[in-house]
Amino acid sequence: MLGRSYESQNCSAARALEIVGERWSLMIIRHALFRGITRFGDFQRSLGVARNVLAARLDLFVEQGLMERQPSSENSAYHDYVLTDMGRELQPVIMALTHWGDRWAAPGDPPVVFRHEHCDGEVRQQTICGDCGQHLAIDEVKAHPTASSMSLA
Amino acid sequence: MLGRSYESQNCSAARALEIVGERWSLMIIRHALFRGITRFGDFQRSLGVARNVLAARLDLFVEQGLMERQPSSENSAYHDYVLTDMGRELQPVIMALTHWGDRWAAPGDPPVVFRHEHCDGEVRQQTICGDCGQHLAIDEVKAHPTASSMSLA
DNA sequence: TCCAACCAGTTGCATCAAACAACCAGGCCG
DNA sequence: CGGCCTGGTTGTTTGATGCAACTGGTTGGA
Repeated sequence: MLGRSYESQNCSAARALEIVGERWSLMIIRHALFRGITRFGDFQRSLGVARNVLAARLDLFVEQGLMERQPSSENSAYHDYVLTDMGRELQPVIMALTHWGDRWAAPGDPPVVFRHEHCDGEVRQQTICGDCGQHLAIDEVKAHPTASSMSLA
Repeated sequence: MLGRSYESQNCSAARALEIVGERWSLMIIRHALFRGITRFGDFQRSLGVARNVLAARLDLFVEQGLMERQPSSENSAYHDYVLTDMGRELQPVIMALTHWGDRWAAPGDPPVVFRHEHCDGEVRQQTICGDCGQHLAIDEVKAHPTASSMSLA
């Protein structure tokens, strides 16, 4: 029996990847978040994703609570796939991935820049200590297992 | 001919996913970053990943510059897979994924908490406007295509 | 020096995921 | 009412993943 989850891993990143780690998942969320796409056909056209895969992903997103299926308008037979809070809160993940990609995977002018809606300033993500407020470099961050992670090997 | 990249997508998230989007990739990086694992066998045991997949991922990471293969010690035939800056800078992606997972995919006590090494404060990620310095909510961030994204459909 | 245990892969096969093209049923609008 | 649209589904092919066994080399102790 093939494993398709990360069930031996006791970390929330593994749990997250079980939901959004499959091919096209984050791209679909990205298009919903930043291009406002909600319709099946629009996702299909703008992403070039296979219809059976798109249908399966959207089903999973609805089932897991990242999206809701809503009628496109009153009495419409068609529906929109609308992000919930759970889905919208993937924004920092997509932004982090995009910033990394800007620097390392697609250097040169970035195709897309994230901006503050009201003043057009460029958006930054910062890693901060919650106690002393200091900006943290990569080497200053450590992962501490908590009590709840000790119950597994 | 089947497509296996996101080549129709002109965004850096797609480029990034072409490197780190395959199964186990981010988990391997996570173990390298936060558990300090460098040896093939240690990755294999702690992740439970298939050896052929692990070998393929590590090869790709070295080839793409995320890791370097270095002798484990002087005159050793074995080697360490050591993260480069390119690999280390995936930390914000993994932290964002883990924070999302803490809240939405594995609620309850998080198995791992990220802390500031020196003062043990909990690490936070913030989305800030580079101009006015304001903390930004999800709806205040917009993705703006740049000139370089207009050259494609 | 030899041998057991270790290391880092590789191989062949089975299973599953993704992609494709064709198709289907229902909705919509002129 | 018919043509075009929507949102899928289906069967097939191709590629990815996982498994167990295997290979060749390394290491260290007897």
